[in-house]
Amino acid sequence: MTNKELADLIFPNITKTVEDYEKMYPERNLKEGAKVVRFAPSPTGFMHIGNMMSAVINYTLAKSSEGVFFLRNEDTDQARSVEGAVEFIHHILNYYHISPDEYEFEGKIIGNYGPYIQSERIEIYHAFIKHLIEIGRAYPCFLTSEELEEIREYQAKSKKRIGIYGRYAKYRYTSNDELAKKIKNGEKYVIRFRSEGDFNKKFVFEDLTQGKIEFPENDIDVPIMKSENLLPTYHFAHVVDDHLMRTTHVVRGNEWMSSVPLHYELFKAFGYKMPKYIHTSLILKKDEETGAIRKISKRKDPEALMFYYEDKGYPVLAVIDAVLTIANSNFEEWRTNNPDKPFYEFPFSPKKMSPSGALFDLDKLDNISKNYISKMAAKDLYQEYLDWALKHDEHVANLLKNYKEETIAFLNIERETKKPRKDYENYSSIFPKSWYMYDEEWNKDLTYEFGKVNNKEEIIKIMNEYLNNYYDINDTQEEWFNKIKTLAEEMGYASDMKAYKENPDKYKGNVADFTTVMRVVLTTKSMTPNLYDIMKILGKDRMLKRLEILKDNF
RNA sequence: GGCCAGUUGGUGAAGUGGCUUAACACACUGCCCUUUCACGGCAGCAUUCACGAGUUCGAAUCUCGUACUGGUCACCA
Repeated sequence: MTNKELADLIFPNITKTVEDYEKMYPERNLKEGAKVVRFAPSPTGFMHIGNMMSAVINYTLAKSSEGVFFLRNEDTDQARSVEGAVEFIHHILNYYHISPDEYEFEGKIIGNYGPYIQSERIEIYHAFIKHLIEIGRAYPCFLTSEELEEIREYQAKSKKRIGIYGRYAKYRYTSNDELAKKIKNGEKYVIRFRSEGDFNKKFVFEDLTQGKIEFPENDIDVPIMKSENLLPTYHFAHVVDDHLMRTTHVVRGNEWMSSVPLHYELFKAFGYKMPKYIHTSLILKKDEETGAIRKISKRKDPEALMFYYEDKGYPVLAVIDAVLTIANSNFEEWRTNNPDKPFYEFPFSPKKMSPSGALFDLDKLDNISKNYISKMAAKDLYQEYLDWALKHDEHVANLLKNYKEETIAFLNIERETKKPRKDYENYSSIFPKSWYMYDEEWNKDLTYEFGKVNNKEEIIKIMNEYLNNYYDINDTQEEWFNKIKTLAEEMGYASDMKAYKENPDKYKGNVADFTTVMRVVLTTKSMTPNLYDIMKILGKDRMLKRLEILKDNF
């Protein structure tokens, strides 16, 4: 029996050839240097920070070269597929405004190189496998999982290399007639690639991130089609899809590095040019309990999954900047020099990626985010904050709607200056630092953070005196502060810090202690933005009301 | 165990043979400014680049060895 006959026996209904597909998906007509990249997650889990990094890098590469960024759904492992994972990927890409140019979703195919879902490409893979069988580079293998296990055990025990190669690849030496007989008997099989590599020979491969690497050639007859669902394995799908979709640059995790010899041989078997590879390093994490450095874990580290950043309310662009900072450390410098440019204009350089894994640093994200939020106009911040609250905190959303102008005024305190305040790292951290601006929030158990002056009579006396005889909402900040100093002095507090420091025993306290009293009565907190502005937003009546609340709660 | 890679402060890192008594950013600490906080200013934070040997007038930078860390060795991607 010829190879051709064997191929027809296995794939009787496949009529299209490799050449047919070659014509259906011609070279893309793009300008010189344009990069065709893809984000190709498998929906076996929810999108995590590592995926995000890959997506952002891909997007940047495509945009900056006027290329194409497409999304491919690698769903060949249907047993492990997770409900909602695909939807979440689309959601995240939209949410972060890094949408692909070509994709397939909810029955719609956008782009000429689809289908973009691997399970829908099964006929294409079969045509390519059929071709390999015809030219003698693939064969059905009937090794059972027990036999496989036996081989592995034997190899491990006798310290041989593990895998199906050489004489362990039993069915590569079986005649086509016998193979055909087994197939007709209905025996289960996988299709294996017939490797021609020599483990003792080396080849040099250039990775754009890791540089030149020398590998032994692949000599393992790896499965390219699974027995159960007849779908290809990752390795085979990668070669077929990225060739047909005309991918120029493959961005993928470092865990694929050691498969390069295999992919190299697979591409060669078809006579195709290999795409360029950017193997990105893993995102690591220091385990808080053990102190050990390990791969970031979806289980232990909430920040591993992309839900986290949305729930916490980190600004979209802050997250992207943080991701790019990990990817390319010179991004930060570029960002300081180009504060207003879109992130994808950054000249991303695979070479500058660290070859070893980077620890994901939430402190750094917080810092980037604080800077970012501090530069937003108050009304824009209000809008983003509201949008976040609408989805994540109904109570806060209602307050924001009812106190729109006040909230904007509060958020604007010390904002429109050259060096604005950096209070908030995300939207969820605003409310715990601003709840006291909303009267409704004063109906709960209160903890007043009084400091040095914490005597009830004294506090009430200060407040009464100040609110009734001194406060005027129309005062400038300077007038406001002068009045406070006058009253402080009158009541036995030093208005001049130097005088106080020289002779502290002469006074009940200083003007800082004095304003702290007012601050705490009005906000319960000892640390707030500028008191003058807060008072102006509250107005005299509400301040008096808070004094009454204090009396009941002290 | 085989193969591949990595190892510069608490973190991300710059650095590709002399300009490095190791940049920058984050975090942290102290002081100053100051109505608190924040901002800002100043100062501190690796006498040294995992370790050992070698090449060299000279090494974080090149070579070799050792140790450690990570990846991979599935009909998972």
